[in-house]
Amino acid sequence: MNKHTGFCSVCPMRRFGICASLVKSELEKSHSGHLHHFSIPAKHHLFRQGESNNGGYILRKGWILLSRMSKDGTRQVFRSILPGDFLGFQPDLNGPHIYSALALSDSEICTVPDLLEICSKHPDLALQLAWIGACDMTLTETYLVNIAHRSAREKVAFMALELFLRLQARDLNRGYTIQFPLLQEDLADSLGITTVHVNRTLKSLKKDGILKIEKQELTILDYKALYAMVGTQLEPLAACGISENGFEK
Amino acid sequence: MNKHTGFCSVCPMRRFGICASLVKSELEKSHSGHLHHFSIPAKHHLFRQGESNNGGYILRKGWILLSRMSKDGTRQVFRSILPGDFLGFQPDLNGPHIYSALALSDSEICTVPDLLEICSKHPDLALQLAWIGACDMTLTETYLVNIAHRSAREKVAFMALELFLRLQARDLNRGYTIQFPLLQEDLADSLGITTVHVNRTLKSLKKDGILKIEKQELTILDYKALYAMVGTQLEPLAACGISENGFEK
DNA sequence: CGAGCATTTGAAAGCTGTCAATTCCGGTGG
DNA sequence: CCACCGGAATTGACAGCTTTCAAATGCTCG
Repeated sequence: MNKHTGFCSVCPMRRFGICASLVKSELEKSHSGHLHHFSIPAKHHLFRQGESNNGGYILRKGWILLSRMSKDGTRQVFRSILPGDFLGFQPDLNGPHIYSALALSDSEICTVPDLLEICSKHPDLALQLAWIGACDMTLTETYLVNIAHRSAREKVAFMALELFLRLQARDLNRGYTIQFPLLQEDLADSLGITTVHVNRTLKSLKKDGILKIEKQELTILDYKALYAMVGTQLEPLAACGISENGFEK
Repeated sequence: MNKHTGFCSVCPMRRFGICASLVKSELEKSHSGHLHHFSIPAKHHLFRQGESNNGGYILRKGWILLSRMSKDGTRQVFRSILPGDFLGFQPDLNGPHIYSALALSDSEICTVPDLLEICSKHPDLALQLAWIGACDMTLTETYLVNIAHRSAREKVAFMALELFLRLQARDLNRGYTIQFPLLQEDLADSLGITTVHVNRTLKSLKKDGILKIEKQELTILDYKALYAMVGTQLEPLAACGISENGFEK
């Protein structure tokens, strides 16, 4: 890990997520004007399931996958961490991590030390933490709903739209295209289908002109059709800042 | 809804979950010594998706299912609320409910008014709220992991063990038996499989002497075998007070 | 006893997984 | 610049789990 320092004031993510609250609070002043941050290269773990917990993190740049390993060696991805997202809060703050965090692309990460101490000094942050938790919860519930009872085609479509909208909310899209560092295997482990079937499904969605994934980029070819397929599932996330804006349905 | 009042001091759930914190705080005194509570009969909704939010609730007695409706009419259950559990916190506290809460059996519910106001007066509660959220999150993630990539047999086994352990942690079991008001249809909508297949799976699990569901009761016939099948998946929940205690593996 | 809901059962179709083998592609070394 | 290499993406054939569609049976309550 390459440690260095920088200032929140120039962070492109300062307007989003918990950063906005942190910056507004006294935290900056009490911590020399910025959070410490460091970077990790693609394919490296921020932490692994079982390692001791070191407090909270904010992703400044990059893409991180949260996953658990099953006893049988199966990996289950349950959330993507995108720039501006917070991670690291769990029931037992002093216990080991209950999941792994893997960087898919070169990432920059800010550290939020002493979560409990900060919350006691800044009560607003505890509520902010609860709010972030509620948003993450809503997202995870939405995944549950869409993975439990839908076809492979709908699962893939859902995940594509969800990630697109989350990135769009942070101005990290380029029209209908987003950077997409996930392998087909990552999609498979996220959606609970096999790599082979992900491949077939993507081929079908591309043939039908819905979306395509090429060279680490995902492009939505027919937003209207995609939204018609899985869009309403994402409406509960509107309160979390995830919703379409500026694009016709 | 049959409104009446009662005292937290005699509530069987006062030792569990958020109640413990509420009771410890000044809340009781500032609200005439108790939370208001009321009861709703089985098969009635505490609230429905879309209705306006009225703050938080604690289930004192009964069983509540949280679910969302898909556009195509499919119901997706994503969590069971058991006695002592808190519900009602969501990203947009003033917006409409983003899911429905249905009582499966006659239930008693305590109201927690003015969530934000209470948190501002009792900062500990905000953190408690965040902690509860983290526990619910871990549970939902565990569901995601177990529903995405496992066979119907494992899904049913997982849900049975999860509910058993949660009830056991509250002393609501009778040996290896728990009250179980879920219909096979509720199991189906929770696990993302069809009612027909739930039925076949239950038949198989009973034939193999693992577990059985009869007359609104679930009995674990071979705890060791059940735990071997899905037990390790539940380990992350230990920090939330959900783990085996007093039973041999 | 009848009605309505819930559970059970059977047969056939369909989606998804499994197992291999092949092709594609980016990075490396000669 | 080209051959080589290893990871990732594709493709095919077939088995298997789960769904679908009906129909029958069981159960509870008025």
